[in-house]
This record gives sequence, C-alpha cells and structure tokens, in this order.
Amino acid sequence: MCGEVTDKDVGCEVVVMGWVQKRRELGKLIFVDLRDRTGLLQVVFKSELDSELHSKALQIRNEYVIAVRGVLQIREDINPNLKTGRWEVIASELRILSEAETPPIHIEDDVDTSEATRLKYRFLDLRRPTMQKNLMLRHKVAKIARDYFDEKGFLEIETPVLIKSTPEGARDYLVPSRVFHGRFFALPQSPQLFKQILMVSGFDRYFQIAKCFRDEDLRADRQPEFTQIDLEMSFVDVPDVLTVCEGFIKRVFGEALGIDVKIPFQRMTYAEAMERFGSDKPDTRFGFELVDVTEIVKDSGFKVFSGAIEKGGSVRAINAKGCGAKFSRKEIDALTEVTKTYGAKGMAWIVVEERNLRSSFTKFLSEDEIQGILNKVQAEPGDLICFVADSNDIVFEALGHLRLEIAEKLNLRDENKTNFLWVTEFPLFEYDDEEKRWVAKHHPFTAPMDEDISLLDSEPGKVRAKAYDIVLNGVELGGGSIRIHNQELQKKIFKLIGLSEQEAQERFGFLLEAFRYGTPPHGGLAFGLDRMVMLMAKCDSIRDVIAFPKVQNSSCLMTGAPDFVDEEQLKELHIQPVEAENEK
RNA sequence: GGCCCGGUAGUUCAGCCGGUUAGAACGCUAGCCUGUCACGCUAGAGGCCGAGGGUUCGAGUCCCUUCCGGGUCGCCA
Repeated sequence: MCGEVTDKDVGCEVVVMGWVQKRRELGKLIFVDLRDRTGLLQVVFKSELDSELHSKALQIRNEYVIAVRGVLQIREDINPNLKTGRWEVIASELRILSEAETPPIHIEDDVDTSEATRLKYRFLDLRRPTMQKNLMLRHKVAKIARDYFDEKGFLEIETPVLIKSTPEGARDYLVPSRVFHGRFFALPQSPQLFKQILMVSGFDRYFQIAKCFRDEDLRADRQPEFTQIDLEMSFVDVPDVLTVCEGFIKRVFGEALGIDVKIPFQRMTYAEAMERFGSDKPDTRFGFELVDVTEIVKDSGFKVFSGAIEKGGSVRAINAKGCGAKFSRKEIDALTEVTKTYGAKGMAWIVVEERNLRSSFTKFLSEDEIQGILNKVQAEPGDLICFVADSNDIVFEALGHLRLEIAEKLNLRDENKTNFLWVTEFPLFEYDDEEKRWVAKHHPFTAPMDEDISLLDSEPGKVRAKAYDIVLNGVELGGGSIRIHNQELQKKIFKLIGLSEQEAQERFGFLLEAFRYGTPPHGGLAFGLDRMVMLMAKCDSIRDVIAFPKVQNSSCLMTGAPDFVDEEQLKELHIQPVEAENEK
C-alpha cells in the first residue's frame, strides 16, 4: 500500500490504488499524490515516456479513485516532510476506477471545516488521516481488550439489545412491540442485569464490548449511543476488580501507545476527593487543592461566611498560586461567574501583594481571621485566594470547577500526563430533593460496605458503597461496584429507595428470582470505550473517535435520522402520533 | 427547558456608526509550464448574507420570531 513502500521495493513494478490527494501539473510532467489509509505516495506521469498515458492523466481530479502500475524509484529530489518522500512510482499504466465530484471539504488534517459540514459529509471527513488514525486506534483498543480479558479467563458473551425497561437511571430509548399492542422494549443503558445473571449462571468471568443507549442530552463526552467495555467477575471483592482493570489499562496504554503506566493506581476515597478537589473525578495533574477555612471564620462579622456556616455549610478556599499577579480584575470577575454557574451566590477573593492585600471583603474580617486564613492557605505575595461559602454541595461543586477553570487558563492540564486514579467508597445513596427520597447513586444492586450496613436504618446518607470509579486526568473512564448477592439486603435497599416489593417484583422480578437459586458474590466494572479512545487520541470530543456520531439534538446529520416513517409502519405497531400541543 | 457563542461564495473567514456594484484566502474551471511536493503564472466562474417578519428613503449590518451547529447548567442510577 501507499504508506508501506520501502527501499526493498525500489526497481520493482508495483500497483497502487487509492484516492488522488493532489495533482501537480507541470506541462509535460504530472505529479499525483495518491492516498490510502496507510499514507501518501507520489506518482509521476511523463509525457516523454507515454504521451497517451500523460493525456489520460490530465483527466485526473482530486479524490478520483485510480489504480497505477509502475516502477518504484528513488526520487531526484527527496521530500523530507513526507514519510514516503524518498520514493515515487513512475507510472506505466493508469486506470481511473471512479471519478469524483469536487468534495465540499478538504481532505486534510488541519481541520478548517465546521463540525456540522464534517458530519454531514462524514464519508469524506473519515478519509482524513487523523480520523483514520483515531478509528484504527479504537480498533486496537478493542482488540487488546479481547486479548487481555480472554487471557485472564473472561468469556465474551452478548446480551440482548431489546430488553425490558427498568426504573431508575437515565431515560430509556423505547422500541414498540408489534405483537403486543401498547408494549415496548427498551434499549439497554448497560448490560447490568444480564451480566449479573450470567454470574448466577456460573460464567464467573464475563466481558463484552457493548453498545449502550441513554436518551439524555448530549455533551462533548456523551452520546446517546456509546460503547462500554463491560466486565463482571464472581467470587471477588473490590481489590480483585481493581487489579484486573489496572492490568488492562497498563496493557492498553503500553501496547497501543507505548506509554508505561505505573500500577497500582493511586486510590482515594470519595470523601477525600471531594474534600481536596471538590470533585468525584479529580484531575490530579495540578494542585490548587481546596482548603477548609470554616473554623477560622465561623464567628466572622462577614455575614456571607458566618451565615453559610450557621446553615450547616462551609467556607472553603483555593489558593491560585501566583494568579493574583497574573489575573486582571476582569479575569477575577470571570472566575466569579464560573462559580455562579454551579450555584454559588458569589466568590470572595484576596490578592496577596508584597505589602498589603487587595480584596473584595477583608474589611469585614478581623486581623486574626485574615492572618488565620493566610496561614491556612499558605499565602505568599502574588497569590489569588478564592472563597466560596455555601452548603457543602455547592462549595465543592463551585470550587471543584473553579479549580479546573484556573488550571485551564494557566495551561496546566498537560495532555501528556496520564494520572490514573481510583475513587472508592462512594456514598450508596443520595437524596433526591424533587422526589423527596433516597436514590441509588450508582445503581440499586450496589453493595454497601460491610462496616456501614448497620447505618442503613439510621443514616442512609452516610452509608458507603463498594463502588469505584476509574478517573484519568479528571475524566471518568469507568465505574463499577460489588453487587448485593444477599436477598434480604437487596430487599432492604429497594425499600430504602422507595421501591415497593410489588414494584421490585414487576421491574426486576427475573433478577430477584435468579438470586434465589444460589448467587456467587460478584462485582464488575464498565469502561467508557469512547472516552478512553478520546483521551488516548488526545481529542476534545468523543465524536472524533466515533465513526458516525450524533449531534447535540441526537440527530444524525449524514442520514437525517430520526425521521418520519410510513403510516403503514405505525399502523402495524398501533402507534398514533399525538398532535403537538400548541406552545404559547 | 435555561444561559452563552456562531450561521456571509464549495470551504474558512472579513465586512466599521445602516449608505453605490458584498470582499479575501483556499478550492474550482480554462490556458501556459519537464522535478513539483503550500508548484508557479494568466484569465474566469461562483452569493436567497440560514429563514420569516419589522424599523428605515435605504438592512449582510438595528429589532422581533424561528431554524440550524457548538459549549454549558439542568439531566446523565
């Protein structure tokens, strides 16, 4: 192929086929750069050798598909910018396999085309070398997953895509049943229940590269259909799962990228992650950790602080080292806006200068309080100290994102680092203010930590789960848990999240029944394949590692899906569109 | 559903405080060119200024509505 020629091929007759990247016409001499997925190779047509061939070559335009027979030569002038710049094919025969209209986008790596146009003409966009590289990398990751888990004794087993809708979690995609009027299949949000049943069935190590579907709004790292590397193991506890997964990551990064990842990864409890980074997926590539100054200012005359503390909240700070000298007032105000996005009412700040402080609020504090804060955050001249006072949730959320924003501004999010991290001991439940009930933070089959089981009745919010997430550079790469294999405990959890026995039977009856017949302790994890490849390819969006992604409103710009269907089809399914309500 | 940014030639963009015939680069077409590789030179074609309405003597430009794309909050067990 084009990119695979070597000096050994020099002097040999070769046949190359591909797309015309570029033609350079110099009168009686025509150069054509021929492209396939391995690279570019220059082909030369000389009229002095064959004028008929030369005039045929004049018809060639960009993106024509051609086949060329000729002898490989070392070039007179070597092009050092090209991998194959040493060689060229002196054409002796040309076949135009397919003509091409002028493409609406340039087939080039430096993308200067809007994403909408790229996605509409995805078949052309995918010709670009970076996109080809991304999809080849994705293939490699999938292959390594199969190799690794096979070697570790895992079986790849497919689970159904048309399944029963279950409550909790994301909105389901529904598929109507033709046979049962008014009934629907759901597309799986993950193979969760099936892989647990496979454990009951004795397939003690399962994995699958599984498509999952969630009907929620999109983000740069979220698509309505996405792919998980899903795994489940029997007779294990948390460390067993983490170890297997670390081995996989080491293997993938080593084999696919040549990066030596050190294992085991750092492990951090959820509580510590929140306390230090204000996030359950901390980016540990830089500092700016959160500092709790609640104790220092709890009796302060500054009502914003003392008031928040009175209501059970806290006051925490980030010392943005050196930013006081760097950031303008306008930039600091912009940071304030960032915190407001996450529910903070505002952000207090201090700029530490050589002799004095510039600040939005220190006039409300006593000298002791100011000194106390400066000591606690280890302030030095040039620093910018940012404070948020509110409920803990908001303080963590706001400062957690502020941290990222500051790091982004300072370019500290070094994409060459690979800071892997396990976040463990997630809370089992979180309180849903709207529904006024506890909901499972991970999913309702997650096992509580043994030592916290006694808290289930008294303080459900304090119960920690045997749940864990794997985080890379602040991105959640995957997550999982040890599952409940004790029926009594499972019933209790359902009850706690307000699921009556009857509802539980209706929705998960098959799983509960399966659990009655001998269930091994089990647990597992699912990696987000798209996100993993995105980070490995250093892309900003998973759309760049998915061949045919959807846009923000979940439609496909290339195919035009979703679309209306024939009335016949609807009739057969006994479905009737409801007239859109007039929106006022 | 909320907020922010964007939509002008095939593509990426410029177009000031509203003022003649809407520009540039790349791409495209034709001609010339024997060592190019960001080839070069000459000529040329190409526009519903996202859509609809309004203000105005006059709208790419201002206002309203709407559609489309991106980011983000909510949402995403």
